[in-house]
Amino acid sequence: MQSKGELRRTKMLEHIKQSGKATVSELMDITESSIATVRRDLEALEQENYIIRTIGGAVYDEGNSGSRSNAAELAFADKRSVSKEGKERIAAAAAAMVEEGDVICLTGGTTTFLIAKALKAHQNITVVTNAVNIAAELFDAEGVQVVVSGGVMRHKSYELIGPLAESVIEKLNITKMFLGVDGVSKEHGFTTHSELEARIAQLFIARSSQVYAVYDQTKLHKSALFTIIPYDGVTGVITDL
Amino acid sequence: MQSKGELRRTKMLEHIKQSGKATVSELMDITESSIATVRRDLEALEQENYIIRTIGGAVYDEGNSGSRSNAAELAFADKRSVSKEGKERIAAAAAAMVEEGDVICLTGGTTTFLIAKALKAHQNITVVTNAVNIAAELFDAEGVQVVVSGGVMRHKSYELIGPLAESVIEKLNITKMFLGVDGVSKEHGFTTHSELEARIAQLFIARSSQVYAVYDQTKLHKSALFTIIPYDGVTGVITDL
DNA sequence: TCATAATTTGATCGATTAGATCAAATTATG
DNA sequence: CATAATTTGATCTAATCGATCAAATTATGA
Repeated sequence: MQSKGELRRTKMLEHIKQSGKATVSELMDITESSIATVRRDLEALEQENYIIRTIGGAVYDEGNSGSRSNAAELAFADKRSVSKEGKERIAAAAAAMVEEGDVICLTGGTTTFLIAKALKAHQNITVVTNAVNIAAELFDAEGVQVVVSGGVMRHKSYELIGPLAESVIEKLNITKMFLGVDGVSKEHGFTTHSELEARIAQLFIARSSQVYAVYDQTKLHKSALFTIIPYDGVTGVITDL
Repeated sequence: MQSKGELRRTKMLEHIKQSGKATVSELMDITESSIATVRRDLEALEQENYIIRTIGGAVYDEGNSGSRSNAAELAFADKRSVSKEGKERIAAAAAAMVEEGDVICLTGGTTTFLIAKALKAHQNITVVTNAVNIAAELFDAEGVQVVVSGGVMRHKSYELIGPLAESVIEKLNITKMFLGVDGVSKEHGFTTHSELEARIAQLFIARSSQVYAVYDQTKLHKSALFTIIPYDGVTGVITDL
């Protein structure tokens, strides 16, 4: 069944879709609710990529129905209503562990991408990554030196792999690594679907003083094909509840 | 001729179009102007239906490519589409030169970015680049293998530079290179503002069988500080008019 | 070339909007 | 029906926006 809140958000979305846009006060009238509720609903709808919030309201986001031109977001466009809040809390927690002078390593993935966003305001740190979308996201972060491993890009994952990447990684010294994974289990440890990505991750791990696995609850008690590192091989984990 | 303000707005629009969105502070950095000017420019661009202003910035408005309304807008729209058409014609011409099996090199820049877009439909080619935005753009081009030089990213230009990049480039063999430049003159050859980018470009050139300089007319008869290669050092040039 | 007018820019102000917090109200659950 | 969890709305603070005006820049014509 559809809850009261969902009903209200559906109503809002219908209106925004029909008119192309809507103001906050319009939506307050239509739904007969307070400004705070409308704002919360708009925030939720924006999170799920249905709308784009504007200054006094919102517009309908057409780009998301078919193909989106913005490459950086395309990978995540389909993941509507995936538990983003959890991931953002994880990202915030990871970012809070980063200190001035740190050399951070971020492998590819949605969670690590959010960590990168959370690190944009940091000063005097270095971020090493093999994911081009993470690098692109940090292009205007003045306080963050961005180092990219070279390599061949895996289609639709943004991750650089192969011997070129490996030869670069060997030269780096990393203080803290945040490892994104596809599966977590006591038995198989931290796992991923791609053998080549597993290999790159292992090389990064070998160059890192501390390694923290980051994952949300949807990954727990699952195993992907390739083990990156055993369960007790990491310095710690960062996850939600 | 294009006024200073128009130039700035074009620059903003290109950035917003490439990234899909932009924050006000990002645009302040890029254009090196005050928050008031950025807001005025965004207001103008929104009036002309190029963008939609959001809370701290703007997103590109895809919906409106077709119809525009009043005459004042048309003047600006025409200018833009002319200069842009020029770059797109250059990009199309470059893409037409690419054959199956080629290993293409693209340095950073707006024109080379457009070449990358034009290459997305190609089959069985390799694109080597030191620009992370070009790599990100090709993330879903199935027929294109993407190789990224590693290195340290220059803020606000997406280009990877430094010893790491150099050590990777040394290992590559490129059939055709498309060289984006900041200035072209008989006397100083092909030039760029950044010494480090010039150096990277020279290394790519050393590994390329053919080198084509790509530039639009705004670059002609100008010289930037650092010469990449003399005027007669390239295989050919691709330009408009 | 120079003086003047027109335009553009950037700083500062108040106004508006957004975000965070918390108690009250509502809804779900056993 | 009692309790816990969630949602809602009010209040406050912070961020962003829009308007104004003086300074700087650019265009214009003698």
